[in-house]
Amino acid sequence: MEPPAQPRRVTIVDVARHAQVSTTAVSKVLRNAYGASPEMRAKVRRAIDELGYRPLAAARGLRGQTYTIGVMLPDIRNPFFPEILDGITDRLTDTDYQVFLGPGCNGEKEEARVTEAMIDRGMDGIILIAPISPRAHLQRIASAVPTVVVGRHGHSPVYDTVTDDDVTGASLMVGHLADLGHRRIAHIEHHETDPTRIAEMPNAQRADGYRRAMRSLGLAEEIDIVSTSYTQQGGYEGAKKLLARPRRPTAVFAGADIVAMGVLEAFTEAGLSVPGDISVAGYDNTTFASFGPISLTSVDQAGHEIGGNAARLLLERIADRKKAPVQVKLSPTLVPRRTTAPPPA
Amino acid sequence: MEPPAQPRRVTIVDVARHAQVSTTAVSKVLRNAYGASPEMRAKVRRAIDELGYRPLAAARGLRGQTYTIGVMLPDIRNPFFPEILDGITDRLTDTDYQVFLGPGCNGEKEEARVTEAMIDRGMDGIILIAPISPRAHLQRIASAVPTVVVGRHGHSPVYDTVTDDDVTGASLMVGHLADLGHRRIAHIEHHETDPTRIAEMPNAQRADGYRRAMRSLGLAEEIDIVSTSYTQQGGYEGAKKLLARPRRPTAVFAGADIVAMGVLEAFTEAGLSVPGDISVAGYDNTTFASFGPISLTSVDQAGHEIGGNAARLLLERIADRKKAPVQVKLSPTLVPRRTTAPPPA
DNA sequence: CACCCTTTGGGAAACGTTACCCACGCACAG
DNA sequence: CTGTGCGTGGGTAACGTTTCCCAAAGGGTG
Repeated sequence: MEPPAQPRRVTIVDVARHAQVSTTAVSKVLRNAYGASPEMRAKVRRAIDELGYRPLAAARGLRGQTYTIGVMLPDIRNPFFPEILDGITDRLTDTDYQVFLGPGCNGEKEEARVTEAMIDRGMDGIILIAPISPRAHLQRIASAVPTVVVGRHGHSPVYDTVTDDDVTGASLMVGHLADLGHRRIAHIEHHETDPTRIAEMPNAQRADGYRRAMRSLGLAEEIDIVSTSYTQQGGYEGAKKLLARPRRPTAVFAGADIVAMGVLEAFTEAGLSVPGDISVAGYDNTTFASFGPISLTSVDQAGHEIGGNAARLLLERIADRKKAPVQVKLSPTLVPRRTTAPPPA
Repeated sequence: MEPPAQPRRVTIVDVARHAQVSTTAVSKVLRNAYGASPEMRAKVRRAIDELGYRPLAAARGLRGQTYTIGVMLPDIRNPFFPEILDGITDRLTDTDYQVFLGPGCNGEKEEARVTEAMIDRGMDGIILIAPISPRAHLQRIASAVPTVVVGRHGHSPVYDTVTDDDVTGASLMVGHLADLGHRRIAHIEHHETDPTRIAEMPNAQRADGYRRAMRSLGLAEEIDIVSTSYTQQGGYEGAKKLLARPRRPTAVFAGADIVAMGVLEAFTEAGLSVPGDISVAGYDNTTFASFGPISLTSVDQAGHEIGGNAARLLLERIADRKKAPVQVKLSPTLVPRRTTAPPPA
């Protein structure tokens, strides 16, 4: 009766014994901490390699750090988020940190569950992407662990933020459509009632940018907003409503690419040709938008840069939790494609 | 000088003191372990609620479990994977387990990094989705931690697998096209050289299913496979090659929806109408496929069920690491849409 | 030569939780 | 009345790592 037995994991003690030093010494080498001579470092590193030792993050977490960063994504299906994620992982690739994603957060309860789970696992920092939780909850999270909030305007003394200038983005698009000769430019927004969110969420900022741009172009009379939701279904319904208008708009600026997809579907169904009969534009420059046969005019948010900045700020905050919070605001760019053209004569 | 100080986290000791019991008792209640009377449970639970106590997963991991499950996704952009993920999280939603995703694994090195990170964090089990690592590496992972491999054929004594029957799926599609009257049905596959992968990866199985179905329909002469990659670019290039054939196929069966996207793009560019001039079909039934204006005929893999089964098997294996490995094979269904029609007369 | 500082190394106590085992009290059978 | 067994509860030693502190050795300064 001699089972091969679970080969016990090699620990810091094994390394110390093998290198003939103390565990303290090994720990110092692992963390590049002060108090280890070059010879000792070499000796320990050799032992680590020979034994194939890897520190157990869970145990490290009990005293120090877990070298783990959590990222919360509201919707994994939204093709814009992978861009941000790439920016984050690229920035972190040469550090000791490892990123994990908390999935499926499409409501306040789920967000709370995921963020709590991250805190309970001793993660060293977390990045929240477009969270919908109330501000107070975000502050509570941030006071427990270094936090960066992405894609939500309005700042706080306890967390850093990275946003894209949605007002400018919306202006770019309205300007583009106006340049093409459109006057009746409609907008489909995500319906929002909560006052904080109206001030902080990107969707509200886009609608606001649309309004401002229309006014500054002297098109205040033509402002026409439909409130649905940032989903394909929302776009479909919004388009239906716009089609029912006595004076149909000549261009529809959807607040997100996914919404524009629904709009395109409704227009296809109605037998309208895009952009011949009506122009359509989105926001986010997702894979959908760049896909040839669709070729949707959109606004690019530089997701990669957003993610990179978020990761950088988080590392800085982990290094110094007391540092003054920073707000990074990036500028979007217009990506004209084939769904926008001058209005029909 | 009296800073508000980081309010120290509530620990099991605090709960024990507040409820006037031992920490052992609290631990038993937390884990629903044997040896606690109903009164004691009630008392402890009340204390937990009053103090807002949440156990620290990192500390639990040192002795017992971390209640954490890791999921490795090869490509977060592939719209098929969220389906699987939903299946997993739905199955786990009422348990104490929390899922975290390891992002960005598009190579063997990255896969190794992510799986090691999961093991080092003491995760209780991991689900690998369509991993490309060599079989030996998968076995090493599985011997360190309960593992379920999804979307990879061929089984092992140390891990469970969940797959979809890709051979059947390909047959369904070929049958559908043949029923419409097509004979020159081409296939675009993901190029593969590694012999193990040829046997185990879904792409190879699909190509194999295509060949078999063609033969059994008496179309052996018409077998025509282009080897590129499962990307949009791969589909684009594959389509170009097929267009250059002396006798052009009347239908193209792409091994994945994303490939079919590239095919559609190439055909649009070439001025061909789909399905008037040529039929196109994909595989995976992604959001792309179901999107109205595209409406791609595809094969549905029941991603939700795949994920649910994977989670179930993992829980079973966590409960009993010695149990015999299980292979679950699910059946795909055909989803005919508007990109397939009878060949031109 | 005495003193102090710096460098190098290690011993031991945490960190928060669970697993193992033992003690107590009670009911029940012999 | 004495075991025996079960239901209940707790004491304590892990788990693997880091942090705090102290000791010894070496080198410079007065």
